[in-house]
Amino acid sequence: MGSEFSNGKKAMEEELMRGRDMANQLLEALGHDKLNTHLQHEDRSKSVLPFVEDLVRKVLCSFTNTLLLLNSNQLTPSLSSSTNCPQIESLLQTCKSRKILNPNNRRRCYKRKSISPTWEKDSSILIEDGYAWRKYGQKMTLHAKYLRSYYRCTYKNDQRCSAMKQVQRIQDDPPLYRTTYYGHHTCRSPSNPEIILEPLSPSASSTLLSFNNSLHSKQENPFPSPLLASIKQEPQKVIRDEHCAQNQLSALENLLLYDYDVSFDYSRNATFLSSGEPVQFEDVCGQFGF
DNA sequence: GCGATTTGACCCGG
DNA sequence: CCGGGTCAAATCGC
Repeated sequence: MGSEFSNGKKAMEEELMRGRDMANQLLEALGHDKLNTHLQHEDRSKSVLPFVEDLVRKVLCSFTNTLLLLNSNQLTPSLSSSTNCPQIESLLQTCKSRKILNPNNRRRCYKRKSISPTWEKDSSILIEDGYAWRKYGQKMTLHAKYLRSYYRCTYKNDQRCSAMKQVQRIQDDPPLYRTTYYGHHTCRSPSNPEIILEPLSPSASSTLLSFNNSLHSKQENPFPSPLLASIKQEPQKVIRDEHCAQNQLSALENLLLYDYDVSFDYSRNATFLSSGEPVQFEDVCGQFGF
């Protein structure tokens, strides 16, 4: 559990570091380019370079702010005790009050999914779909007689697979289960490497569902799986996708969605929208030696 | 011991 | 404010 989180955090951190390094390289390249442009064109007022340079600095700042938040558990002691930056302290305080930073607090903020169901299926039999699911909760809903179970892909953290499903028993006799899928598998199971979802060509999609935002209800399972993997409990179905990457978020996007939105103005202030506290670019970047 | 499940608490969108 | 969705400590089972 904890290691899953730290694995995911590590991956996000690496992704952010990579992005930051690339932004740094871009900034450096811009520096050379600016010099050349300055020598070649006297009229710099028409140049877009200042704007681009500013943009790159903002991208850098965004990466830095996010890294700062990501690493706040380690940074908190030193920052809170010795930082000269009231904005950072305020930011960290906001994080603490929202139970984001303190590892002793039980809760972290999370982004609630807002995507539409990918598809839905009613079934009275147990069908394996070959994917590994991890149950992460169950709930009694208001107008249902039975529990609703919540599953996510076992490889959610390892491979950033965003597939999820809900299974709701809707009838007792004969037993009937409704399975609703959200998102799409991008994982490659170690035991079943062949079942990775491939984007399908239009010609191959005649028997497939079209995955737009509309709900496809009560579809017969068009993809009987050759695999009967060791998946427990609820009935399983198979999904395929014409737009596998459609609902996937990069690590950075996931991170940005996670809790903080960052906006900038042209006076090089970064504002964490959820806290409303302005943060000076230099103050934050200074923490990372920029 | 480790991974999966259970379960009550917490969070957030409507 | 309510109810559905998610988290994470406790527990289970191999």
